[in-house]
Amino acid sequence: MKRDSRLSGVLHVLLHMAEHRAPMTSEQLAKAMQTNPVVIRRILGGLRDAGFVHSEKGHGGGWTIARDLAAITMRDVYDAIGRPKLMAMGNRTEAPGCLVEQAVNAALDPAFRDAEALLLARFAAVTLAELAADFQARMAARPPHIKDHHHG
Amino acid sequence: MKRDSRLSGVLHVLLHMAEHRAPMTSEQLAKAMQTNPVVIRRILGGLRDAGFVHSEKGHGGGWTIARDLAAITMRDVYDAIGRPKLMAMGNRTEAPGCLVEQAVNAALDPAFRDAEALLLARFAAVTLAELAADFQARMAARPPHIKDHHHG
DNA sequence: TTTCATGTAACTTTAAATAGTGCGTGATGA
DNA sequence: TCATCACGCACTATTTAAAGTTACATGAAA
Repeated sequence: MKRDSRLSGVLHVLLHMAEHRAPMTSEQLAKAMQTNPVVIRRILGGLRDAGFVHSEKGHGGGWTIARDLAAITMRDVYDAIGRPKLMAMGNRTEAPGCLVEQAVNAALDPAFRDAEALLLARFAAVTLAELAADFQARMAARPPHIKDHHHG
Repeated sequence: MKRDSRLSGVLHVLLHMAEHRAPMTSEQLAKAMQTNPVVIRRILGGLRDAGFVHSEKGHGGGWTIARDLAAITMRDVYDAIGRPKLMAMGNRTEAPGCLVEQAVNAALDPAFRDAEALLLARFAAVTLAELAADFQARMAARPPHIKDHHHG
């Protein structure tokens, strides 16, 4: 299994956009994330459709955040990127005819459902504004001669 | 990402063994699970090392359960198969230098940790004896003219 | 009208789980 | 003894989904 890092990735991108108070191009964001511009456009596509970010073509174009950061939760972002799977395990077969399988699924399913519900509730409890504030705090805690937060 | 179904699978196998009160060969179990005998041996290997099942070579050999079903929890089984990943998502990078990434990870990590803890607690609360009882209840609830629970 | 930037589709690459093959080892029993 | 059975293990192959890449169309700005 390759681990899905879209949620982590898009949150990262959004915070970078929030720092940079002007439109950022896919290329700039891709450089910061060490990935490909198309990956950025894909990942931000869902957020555009959901109205969280805005994109502009042509000169001076790029991506901007379309809402107050305090009005966007991690849950919103998760939903906007298409609610990817949260759990790494699943049932061997859905809708099994085998009664043994049914008994196993009946034991596992509610546990997974509750864990997912917990996770989503946690996501809903954190806004991007809080993430940005945490980032600012980390900046402030840094040795004073370091002036920026660029990547290697 | 391919979804891990080892836990579901091994629970299934164990219940089948519990039903059948004589050694079952990898081949028999593989037929019931519609998979390959080697897959069964692999999946049961960890449980043998943990002392939950016993394997015997040669004529009349095969797999047997080595403990009281009431003394084995789903958590024990999860541990015995090597504690596979529970969460389908991860951080883009561990140990990031980027402060933005650090802020994102700091928000996501505790949520994932808590969800995993919840899941493991749920696993620990269910014994194989309970699963077997649930299976028996399902058998009893079936139309009476159906005499076995074999697979297609 | 040239340049820049997104939008999107198609394709390739990569990582991880799962499946399968072949052969070695040990136990049974004729 | 020796043929057969069943597990043990190393190795390879397949499959699936994410991530990356290429190519080109569209539309905005200079």
